[in-house]
Amino acid sequence: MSTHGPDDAAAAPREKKTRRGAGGITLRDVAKLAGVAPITASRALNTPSAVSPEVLQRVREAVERTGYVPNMLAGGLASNKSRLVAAVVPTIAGPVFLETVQALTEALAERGYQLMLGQSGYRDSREDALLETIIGRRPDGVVLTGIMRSPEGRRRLLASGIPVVETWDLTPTPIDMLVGFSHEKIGAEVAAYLHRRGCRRVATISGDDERALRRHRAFSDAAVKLGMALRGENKVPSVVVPAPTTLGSGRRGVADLLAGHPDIDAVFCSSDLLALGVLTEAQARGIRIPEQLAVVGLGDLSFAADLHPALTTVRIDGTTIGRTAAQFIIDRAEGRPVASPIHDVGFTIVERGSA
Amino acid sequence: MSTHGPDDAAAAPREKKTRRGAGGITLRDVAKLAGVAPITASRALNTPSAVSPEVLQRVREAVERTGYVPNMLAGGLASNKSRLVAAVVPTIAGPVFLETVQALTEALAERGYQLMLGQSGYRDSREDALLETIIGRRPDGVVLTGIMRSPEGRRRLLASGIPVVETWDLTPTPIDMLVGFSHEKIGAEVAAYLHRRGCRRVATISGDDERALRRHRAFSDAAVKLGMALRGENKVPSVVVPAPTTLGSGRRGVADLLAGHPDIDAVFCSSDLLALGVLTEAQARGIRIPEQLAVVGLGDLSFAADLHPALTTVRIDGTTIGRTAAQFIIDRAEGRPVASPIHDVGFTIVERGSA
DNA sequence: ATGAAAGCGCTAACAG
DNA sequence: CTGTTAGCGCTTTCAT
Repeated sequence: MSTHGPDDAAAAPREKKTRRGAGGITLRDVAKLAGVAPITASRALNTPSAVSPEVLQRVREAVERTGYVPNMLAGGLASNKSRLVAAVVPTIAGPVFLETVQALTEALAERGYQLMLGQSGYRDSREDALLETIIGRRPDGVVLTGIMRSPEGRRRLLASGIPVVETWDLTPTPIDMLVGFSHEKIGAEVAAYLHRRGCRRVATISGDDERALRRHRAFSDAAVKLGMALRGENKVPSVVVPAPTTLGSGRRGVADLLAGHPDIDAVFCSSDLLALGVLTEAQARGIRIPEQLAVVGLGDLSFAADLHPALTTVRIDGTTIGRTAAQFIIDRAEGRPVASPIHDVGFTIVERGSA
Repeated sequence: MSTHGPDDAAAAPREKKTRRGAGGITLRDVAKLAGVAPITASRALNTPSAVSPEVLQRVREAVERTGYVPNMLAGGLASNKSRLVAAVVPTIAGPVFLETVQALTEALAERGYQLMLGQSGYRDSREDALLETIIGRRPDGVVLTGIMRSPEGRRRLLASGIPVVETWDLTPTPIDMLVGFSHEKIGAEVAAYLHRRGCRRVATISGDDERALRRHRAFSDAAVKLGMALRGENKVPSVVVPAPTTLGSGRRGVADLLAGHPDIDAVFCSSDLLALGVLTEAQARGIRIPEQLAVVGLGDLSFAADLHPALTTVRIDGTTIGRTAAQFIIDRAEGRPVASPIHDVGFTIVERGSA
């Protein structure tokens, strides 16, 4: 406004340029109603102990009367804390990560944090795009299922400064924090377990995701060392099926296995669903479990214990993973240092009827 | 600043009070680097067609060089569009809603929206608290699995003005939009189906959630009308198990049922997992399916078709529900009217070996 | 096609 | 314990 127009010198100061005014109740309205400054109303809601009981009372009444709901977008922008945590899973369709996601959601909700869910697919391509939209929300933390392999992704995440928890795997060089277990150790221990149970011709059915393949490899190597492979072979028979794994691929997998190697006496499946498929196919063919064929699954899903025969499987404590990840993120978000940011939750071989 | 201090009249204007400065790259930095005003950089990113190709180029380079990631909290606050959609499920642990959540996540991601996940539990109590935190995020839409029963919840949602899609159910009076199917119709049609197959002594195993119980009731009523209940009885035998349902509760459920009513010839289960439990128990007891006992599940989960015998079940197209809900929300968010905001996706009885 | 100003709703910083 | 002021980083409005 470089020149004054001809209008009266005492003209009312040009009225406030009001914008889209979402129309909603704001903290200002509440404060006005309670007869205090907005910041005081803010304190009454966020740090009740910092205001007088009388003011607290008045503000609460005003909130009640107006039905005010704080705008956390605005709050997050101002305070640089979004109270949002992003989780990235390959797919939510496979039941494997559910327990982790559920525990994560609950543990976060208890502390006033919300979960944003992203699916990366089992191929890496979408992960980078997903990362961009996640970082754009300025979450207080990111939980990854599996470790981030793409160097580009690691860089972005690191650069963003957002606390990151990688899960469901172990690496000496996590981006930031880690809650997981060793897939290699699982493979080796299952092989040893089957060996102790007297199995000598073992095989695997494995999803084609990277972690399952690593379990398979470790299993195969250990089995060879224990003399459970065909003489002269340096690996055990195996079928790879596309992730996410299903009962159907388990049935077909064991059928393929049996066609090529009728003499196998044990199968290590990369998921309980696959194992259920093996049990199903065995039942259909009249193969006795575990006498003719021992079966080991992975996941200890809710149905494993109640199957007939009950499924021997590798239990991963997804709940602990989820809760620990939540704790790590919240500690960081609230400025508490995380003592030991690498946590191995281990695993358990749950011995049941099928092996 | 009511009085001027004694400082020099020509004093430098007291330097900007810099705040927590998250330190990140902002649109300003990008704009400066590109030699344009922030708003121009904003336009280059959001409406590329509104700036000259030359400017577009320079801005893109600046983004590239700086690794700038837009702050969507700030954008959302300014534009009143968060590009966030909230989904509320009873629990993510039951595999029933997974397909819907997955489709929803994907359909939203394709259009640049993110999903926030909330678990309400099967009891209503947590739903209200959840609603508050959801509304606080000012999402562009809310997807509810099941219809909102609490009047308080309906009021809040309505008052918030946020587009709402209720799913997995049908009601003539939705809060806003609806994508679902009739649980009553399912109950009635399954009863008719079993009657056609010659069953005359039917029973149910049902989760204790509200929708499952409605299916049970409709099934029972229809069965009575068709003469499939004991003479003089106005309902069919039934066992209610806690939600979420499991294979184990299916096994125990059918055991209970058989103990009280050894003559039943068909069981309608409120989930495929329950049905799998019935199949398992039957196998353990040597009961022939479907000759001695017909079994019908619900959900058509991935394993249903590959079971032995294959499971006859009610298929709900969760993917269509999810995609349609996403479409509804996005249409609303982008100002397009939703032609018919109530969509019945129906269901299919998938006839397989178990009934 | 580009820019200046204003402000979305909230909270950090600094007084009183 | 309460208030004033100045932004958080972006986009709308209005002008050019």
